Amino acid sequence: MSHFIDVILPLPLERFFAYSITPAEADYIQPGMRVAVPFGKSKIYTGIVDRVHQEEPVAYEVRDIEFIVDDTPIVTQDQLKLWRWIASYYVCSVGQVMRAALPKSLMLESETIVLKNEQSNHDEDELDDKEFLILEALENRNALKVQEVMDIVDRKSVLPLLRDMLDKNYILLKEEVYNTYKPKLEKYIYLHEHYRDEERLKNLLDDMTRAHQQRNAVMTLFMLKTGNKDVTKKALMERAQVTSSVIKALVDKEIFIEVEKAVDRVLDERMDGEDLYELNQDQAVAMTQIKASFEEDKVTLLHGVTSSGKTEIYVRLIKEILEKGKQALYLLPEIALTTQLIGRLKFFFKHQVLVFHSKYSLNERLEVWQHIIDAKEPYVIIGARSAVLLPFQNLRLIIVDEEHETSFKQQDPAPRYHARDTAIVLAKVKSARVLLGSATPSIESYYNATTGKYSLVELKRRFKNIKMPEINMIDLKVKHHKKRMKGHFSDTLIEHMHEAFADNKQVILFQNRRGFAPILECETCGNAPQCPNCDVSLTYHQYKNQLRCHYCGYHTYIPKECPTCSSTALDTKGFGTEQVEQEFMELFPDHKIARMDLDTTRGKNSYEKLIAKVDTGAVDCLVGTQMITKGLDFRNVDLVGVMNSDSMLNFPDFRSHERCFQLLTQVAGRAGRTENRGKVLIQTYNPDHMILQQVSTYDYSTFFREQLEDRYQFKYPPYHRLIRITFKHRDYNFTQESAQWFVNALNQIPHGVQVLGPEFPAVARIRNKYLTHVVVKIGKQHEVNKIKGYIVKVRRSFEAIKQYRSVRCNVDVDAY
DNA sequence: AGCACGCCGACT
DNA sequence: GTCGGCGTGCTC
Repeated sequence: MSHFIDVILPLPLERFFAYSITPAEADYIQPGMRVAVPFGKSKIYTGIVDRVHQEEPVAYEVRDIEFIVDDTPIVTQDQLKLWRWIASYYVCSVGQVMRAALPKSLMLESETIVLKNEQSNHDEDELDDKEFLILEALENRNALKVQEVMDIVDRKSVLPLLRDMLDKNYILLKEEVYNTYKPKLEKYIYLHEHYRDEERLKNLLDDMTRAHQQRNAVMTLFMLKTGNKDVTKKALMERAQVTSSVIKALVDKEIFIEVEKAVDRVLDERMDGEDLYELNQDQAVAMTQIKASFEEDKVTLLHGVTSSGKTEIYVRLIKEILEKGKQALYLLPEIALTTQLIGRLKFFFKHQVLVFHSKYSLNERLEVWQHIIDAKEPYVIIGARSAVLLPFQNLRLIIVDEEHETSFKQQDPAPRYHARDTAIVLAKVKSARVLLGSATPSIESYYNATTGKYSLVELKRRFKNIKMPEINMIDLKVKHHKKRMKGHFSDTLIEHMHEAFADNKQVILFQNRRGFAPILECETCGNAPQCPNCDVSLTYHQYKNQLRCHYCGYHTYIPKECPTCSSTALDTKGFGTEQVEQEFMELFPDHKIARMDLDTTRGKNSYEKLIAKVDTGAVDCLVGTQMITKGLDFRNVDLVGVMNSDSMLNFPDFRSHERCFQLLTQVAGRAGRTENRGKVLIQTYNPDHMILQQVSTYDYSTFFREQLEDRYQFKYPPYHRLIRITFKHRDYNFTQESAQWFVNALNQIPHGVQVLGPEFPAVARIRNKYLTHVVVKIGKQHEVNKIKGYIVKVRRSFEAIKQYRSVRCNVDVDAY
């Protein structure tokens, strides 16, 4: 009897791929293991075994697998179940989910290696230039990568050339699969056995009268060793204040022994901790309610105002899970994964904290994966969106903090999944509980809580009964009219900032736009430099003296004169964080400011460094984009200034009001986190705008009611589901035309749902590709799965049309 | 997706 | 002529 396996490959193809295996392999292989398989003409891919079976495929010749990678599954059955759910709900292939779920270092891919054919006895004369160059290079180095060959001959396509040389027996080609994982090694120093004897050690030290440094090193090692802990070379050098050459000399003299050991990258930071403090009355009540809701097996939404002590509750819940020896998952938006919060959790849970973070190296992520699947200890896993895809064992609790955050929804590439919604499905698979937390719940979640689908728990007061910050509007129309503005600062804001500084307090300024100004405009002809690749104006970055495109990263230097009319009267329109920073320095020359936005937080630790600057009081003021709204907990901030709230209100998007409310409430929450009541000043041209009124009175329920009405009226979530289909192509008309074909095809199926578009988005061209959107609105009366089925069907026929092959077509379910 | 193969226009 | 661009077919 022949045996076969179905393999999931990291490709956007709906089909699975079958390979043949030997009976011995069939005994050994389990679903969830990795196998290396040949694919296409030359490639070797890593795939995950989905199924072991004996159904021989008839339509094609089955190939053998290359080798089995693992001895136990690295993907759990529950994960495969979740992958399948994601693939079907978000309309993508399981392979795409696999690609998002597995750390890159688990997915080995082959690389073609060029080797010299020793058997070849060619004549120098028969070689052409390129062949000569390659063979010459192979004389010096045994093997070449394809990329290196490309560099040598300075050509892009070298594979035909290499194949030709292979035919002539000049070279050999080999597909090599690399295991990129390298354990982190640390050097440890031990005293040679010979000197473990006290007498001999004493003699040794007596003999070392001339080698002070070495003597010092031996003594220090002896001292450090008293704790019976292994001593690293690094620690020894540091403590003894000696260089590595001193240690090396001792190793050479066989007094020291140096041993290299693999150390754990992710579990080595143990911290000392204290016990939790008592929950206050409100928190205790909330805690009881949450537990009661968990008993009912319901998703629970914790709506707690900023600084109400939600984290304390999370910590309690996690603690209970860990004590039972189970796993807990704590999901956060990427941006809130700061050392501030992680430090706090490590303080409570020590080595039981595992952090899964995109800024961590591939190897670190792989180690987290291994720890979770081995489950030798109970762990709490902290991570952003993709952490929901980890190989949990006995997971009992999922906390989704800042539940409303849009970054939980993956935009591109597929799978375009929402981590909150996926977490709820994961919890169902695992019989775990889900707690959603936010000071500003999303309309969807709050709606679910009011309809009884979720249960609702509220924390209406701040921790220690500190008052919510007082929020006031500053009418920029009036201030401009009365000439009370200095740059983008109103006199009221300046005054309050002076007061705060006089009080030794810090100030946060919020401007949701980076760079200096979004537009550079010629005053004479009105021309503004555009990105050559995208349909947007270039943003003026004064700090780097550049014009930059925020969509494709294009940058150029700032023109001295207008490229169209040569006028030198160039002016900026609008303003960003850089300009606020500069104006601050002019207005408050005696105070220091730091800027936090995408541009200043690129480096690995730059974010942490900035936070430390504020924490230690090295700066008096922090200006930033929405980055400053999450997860920051500064004790000494009394005043928050919103430079301009209008751009957020005028966004053409059904979620813009919701987002504005959330953003402003969250920044406001940064003010006055200790005794003093904080103050928030919002500068705006529309002080009477409903959203601003609702923000300033902390009136979530009115905000919710009004938004819900709008959503109902205009057929948006939570009443209607949105599926957005995006078409991408380098030709403007063709993009629209192909999308129109799709709409027509969709409308030929009787389904009764609303199909809108195709319509070009606000930025219709990005990286030289035009985009157009088709939106399908699905009401409660329709069967979503059926409609999705139609969309998949239409897409399949769309992709079968040769003409449309070059058009990218993406489906985004529950689009944001 | 990623790659090979084949056809075509643009150049050392 | 040769190189690279791009359309098309295919992957167990």
